[in-house]
Amino acid sequence: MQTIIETLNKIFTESFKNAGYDADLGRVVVSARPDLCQFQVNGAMSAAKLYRKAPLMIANDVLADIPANDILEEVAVVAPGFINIKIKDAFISQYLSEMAAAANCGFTPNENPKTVVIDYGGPNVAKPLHVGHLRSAVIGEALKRMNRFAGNKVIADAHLGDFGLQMGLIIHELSCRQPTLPYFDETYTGDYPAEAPFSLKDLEEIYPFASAKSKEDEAYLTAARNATKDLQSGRRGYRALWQHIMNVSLADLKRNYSRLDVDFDLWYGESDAEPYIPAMVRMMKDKGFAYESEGALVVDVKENTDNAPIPPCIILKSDGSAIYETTDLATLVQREEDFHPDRVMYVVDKRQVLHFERVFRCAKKTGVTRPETDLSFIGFGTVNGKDGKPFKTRAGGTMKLSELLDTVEEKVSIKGEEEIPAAELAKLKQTIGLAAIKYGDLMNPCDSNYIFDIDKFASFEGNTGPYILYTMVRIKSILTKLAANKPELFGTAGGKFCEIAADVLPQSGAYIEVREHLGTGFHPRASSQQFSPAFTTDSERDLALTLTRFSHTLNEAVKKDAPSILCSYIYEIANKFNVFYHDKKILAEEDEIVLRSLVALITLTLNVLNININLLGFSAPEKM
RNA sequence: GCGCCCGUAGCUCAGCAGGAUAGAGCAACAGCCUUCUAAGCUGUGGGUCAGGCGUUCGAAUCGCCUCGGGCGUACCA
Repeated sequence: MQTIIETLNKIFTESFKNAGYDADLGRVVVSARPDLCQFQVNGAMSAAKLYRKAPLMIANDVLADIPANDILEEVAVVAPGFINIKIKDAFISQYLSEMAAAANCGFTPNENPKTVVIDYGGPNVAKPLHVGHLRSAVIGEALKRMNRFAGNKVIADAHLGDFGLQMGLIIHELSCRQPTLPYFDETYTGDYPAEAPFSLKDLEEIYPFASAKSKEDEAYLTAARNATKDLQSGRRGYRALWQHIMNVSLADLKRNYSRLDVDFDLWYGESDAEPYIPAMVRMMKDKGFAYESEGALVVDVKENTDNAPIPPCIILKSDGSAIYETTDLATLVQREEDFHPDRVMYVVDKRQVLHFERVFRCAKKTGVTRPETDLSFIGFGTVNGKDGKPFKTRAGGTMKLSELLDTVEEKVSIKGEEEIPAAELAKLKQTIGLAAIKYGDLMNPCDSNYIFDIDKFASFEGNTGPYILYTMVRIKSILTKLAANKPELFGTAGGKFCEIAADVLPQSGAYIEVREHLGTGFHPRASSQQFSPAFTTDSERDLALTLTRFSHTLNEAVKKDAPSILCSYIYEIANKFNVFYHDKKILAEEDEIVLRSLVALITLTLNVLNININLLGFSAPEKM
């Protein structure tokens, strides 16, 4: 379905062109002054400069060239050169009817689907997920769903950190604690035990310990580096130990991600890129890109336009082992081979920008990645505590993601909690808590830092995930009551409106009926007919108009990789619905035709909200 | 040192391919529940958009400078 903005754009760019001005100047935007108009065009003022003509004259020229249509209610030229647009209620309601009848509320998927790999999550094996992993998971998941909805072929890859120094640290620390284990005996040739010599709890304690120790004990660090190298070069006992670490850790990671309703198509890690490293390194050497510098094998990635020195990309460390540049590059080799992607998106902490800049340049320069492949760095900001510093527990440690989820769920209180069965209540709290966390994260533009304030999340007032859910529950509640009292309103679907299938919307034509009912034989296609009111209140029109922006807004959000755009949008919808809700008692409506139109409107509202929260990665309960 | 980012209401943040009266939420104050869930709605107060200079008919938005804060800067990820 063509969006209203697209329709208006067509009209105004044509008019600008016909009046002798650049068509682009006719671009229509949503009004910044809803008190004056619904849409506006600002191009006449920019045109003034280009054509050395008064903006008002230009605007009037354009107006004269607008063909007759049944869309525009009022077009006004206002000083210094704004073109203010109001569209006909009939057009809005016609559009809503089509939206309701169409699949996906009228959103048209990409005609030329792209293959997109999204690299997000990035958990390190053997380290519990903490708040820092929250953003990558939550943002990446939303981008995955948005891209998929937009019609792209999306491959989500967790890209586990499973092959770097952290593994060497753990292995070395284990060798200090339990030196007699067969894994450390190089002469051992038998089978290794099937049971891991440690528990998840042990692992979670070992890594921070080893990491801290390596920072003050140089010999220890060297030993860990050697262990990393030995692991990478395939030392048998280390590989066996590594496999244990993976098994124990991965199960826990999967549990955590599933709790966040985040899932990946691939659970690949750095280690999966390992087979691609030797050939890649050879290629880089053969083509003359890689050379030795300070003992390491590097590729220069400087460019003339750089206004700061940029260090070379390290392909192999001086001890010959792989570093994260190596595995990221080799992973690109792998992805090219497996998927031939049009785009690879990295949802990573923005502090890693330089690393990825080097990797991207190196990949392009050496031909690991095709020139036309879009390598995107989607850097996100830090999650800070109330003090503005990176989020910590009260004790000063990092807070585990699972603890954080527990805390938020605990703080959710539900009305009439006592009456709800325990299992149901737990699920409800999980649903609401997850919405609070995800919305609280996604409402911020990805690249900005934000303050994670648990108390604020607990209050659930104002612009929050629970507010959106609450609005949806309100709608469901009205529909439930109507379904019980007046099942005939729901046609063949009976009371099952919540299933949100296209055939559940028999009201798609309801607005037209309303106009015919209230007006004087108005026909939506006949521009000559007198305008008649289709909306019972201004707040209803306002809500309706906001709903028509769905496709346009979603396109923007996908184009800009910005889930926050969807958050602002659904907040606006929810807010406008709530205003309307207070304005108009829907259940009290006696005129059945008007009632049908209201049912159509709120059902559409619910559907649009539902699609959006699903894209954002959370869901709404039936009651709360 | 060099580079990148940030500085907007008491607090947390939007807005930044220049556009009309700079918006939300929280906090404060005043209202709205015998009627669809008050996790809601309405209203009030609160701002030299860090400061300066410049470009422009028009600057929170673009450029330059100053101040203040954060981050990054070859063998961690």
